[in-house]
Formats: sequence, C-alpha cells, structure tokens
Amino acid sequence: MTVGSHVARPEWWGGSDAFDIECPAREVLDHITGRWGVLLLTALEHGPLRFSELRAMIGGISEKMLSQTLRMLVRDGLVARTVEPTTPPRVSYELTALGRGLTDALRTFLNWVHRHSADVMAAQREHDRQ
Amino acid sequence: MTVGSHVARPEWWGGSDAFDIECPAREVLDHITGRWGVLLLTALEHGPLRFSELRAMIGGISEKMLSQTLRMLVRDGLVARTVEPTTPPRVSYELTALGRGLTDALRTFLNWVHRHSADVMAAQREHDRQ
DNA sequence: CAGCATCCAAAAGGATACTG
DNA sequence: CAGTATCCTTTTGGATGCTG
Repeated sequence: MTVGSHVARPEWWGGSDAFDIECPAREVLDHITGRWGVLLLTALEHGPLRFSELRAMIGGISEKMLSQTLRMLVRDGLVARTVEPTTPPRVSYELTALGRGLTDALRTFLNWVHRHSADVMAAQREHDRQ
Repeated sequence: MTVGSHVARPEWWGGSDAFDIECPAREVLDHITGRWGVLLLTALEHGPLRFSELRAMIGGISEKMLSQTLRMLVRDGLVARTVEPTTPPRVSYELTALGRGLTDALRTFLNWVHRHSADVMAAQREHDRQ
C-alpha cells in the first residue's frame, strides 16, 4: 500500500483529502460511484419507487445487487425505506434531504455524460483505427 | 437480463437513456465512475503529471490499475499521453479539452462529497446503533 | 522511468430457489 | 411483493518479475 509514500499532495481537494485511501470522503465517493449507486440515486430523483419498479427500470441489475445497494444507500442516509404494513407489504424508497442534495450536485455531471457520450464513443473509434 | 421487461422509463434522463444497459452513455458513466476514474481525472485537474507522480499521489492504486485506467481514459479521449523521447523516456498525462469539460462538470459533485462525507459517516453510525 | 505479462487471491456479481 | 440464502462465475485487483 502506497499510503506512506506520499508525494506532496495538492491542497485543492479542500483540506480533507480523498486521494488518501484512509479518508472518509474516499469511502463515500466509492459508494456513490460504485456500479449502481448513481443509477439508483438518479432513478429516485423524481419521487419514491418500489423495489420492483426499480428493478424494472434499471437495466441489468440483479435482485441481489439492487437490495445490497439499496441497503448501503439507506445506511449512508441518502435513501429512506418505508414499509406500509399491508398484505403483501408495500415497500418504497425515496431520497432523503441529504440524498436530494447529492442528486442536485450530480446533475451537471450527468448532463455532461449525456451530452458528450457521443464524443467519447467517437474518440474510441478514432483511437481503435490506429 | 431485464432489458426487454421495461417499465415505462422516465423521459427525464434526457432522451437517450442511461438506464438502458445498451445505451452508450451507460458505458461512459461506468468508465468515469469506475473505482479509479474520478480520482485520476481529479488528480490531473491542475496540470500534467507523470506516471510515477500519479502513482504516488493516489493512495492504494497499483501500477496495473493505474496503467489500465490511464489507457482507458486515453482511449476515451479524456486524457492525452505525451512521450518526450529522452533516456529514460519521460511520459506525462494531461486532460484533453473534453476531459477538462468533464472535470468542470464533476466539480459540484466533488465539492458535495467533501462537504457532506461527515454527514454520511454520522448517518452510518446512527444506523449501526440500532 | 514507464510500463506490460503472468499468476493468483479476493471481491463483485448473477441465477436460482426459497421465505414471510 | 420484497426480499434473503446459496452457489457459482466473472471481474477486479495486487504482487512479482521482466523489458526498452
């Protein structure tokens, strides 16, 4: 592990340092930028959804990953889980205030991805031509 | 694969649909939000860096992953690789114009992480108390 | 220095079956 | 419906050794 052998680390991350593998911000970053985090958070951006709705909405996710990621986001305080005790139980997930702040902050990034993914694909093709 | 069995997907992603596992935006999103993508891009935000500088700066990354992720970002047109033919060769990496646009778009998100990771950690502790 | 190749360990992820 | 449990496959990642 390279934690000890640090080069002068820049200040511009903001004091706390996500480049350090020990920094809490690094764990938070990993949770959000994991394979399903952003997708789930974005799916919930416009209101609560049920387990099965999320599964149907997010292409390629398995029940295991959906449930696992949801649990993680609930633990992180980004998503709230509500059970209505009917039979069968109706469970829905929605963003917390903290989670909503996060999706707001993600907006610009997601818009970039949407607007520039074609550029990236083009760069890939150009690169592969060589 | 759940691709066929889609529930009505919302329009608010922007027309193209990263919820679809087949969408190019999804691949781009995966590249950036992979384990090292954001970290590398951020490290390069304030100027070119050499291979060994990047390795030293990013805690926990192995040579293999560094080289692999860099190659991916170069292929995506987000990072440029420059070799000065000295002996030994001096190789440096820097953001392209496209990559710079991306790090700009990531800024708000990264700031959020920095400002709120303590809140997330607190939520975790509170959750674990139960 | 900047890396690629190889091998191996660990973690993530998927399919399926089952439960309250 | 909303999951959990289990098993198995795939992917990821690290350590090491080698090259121009």
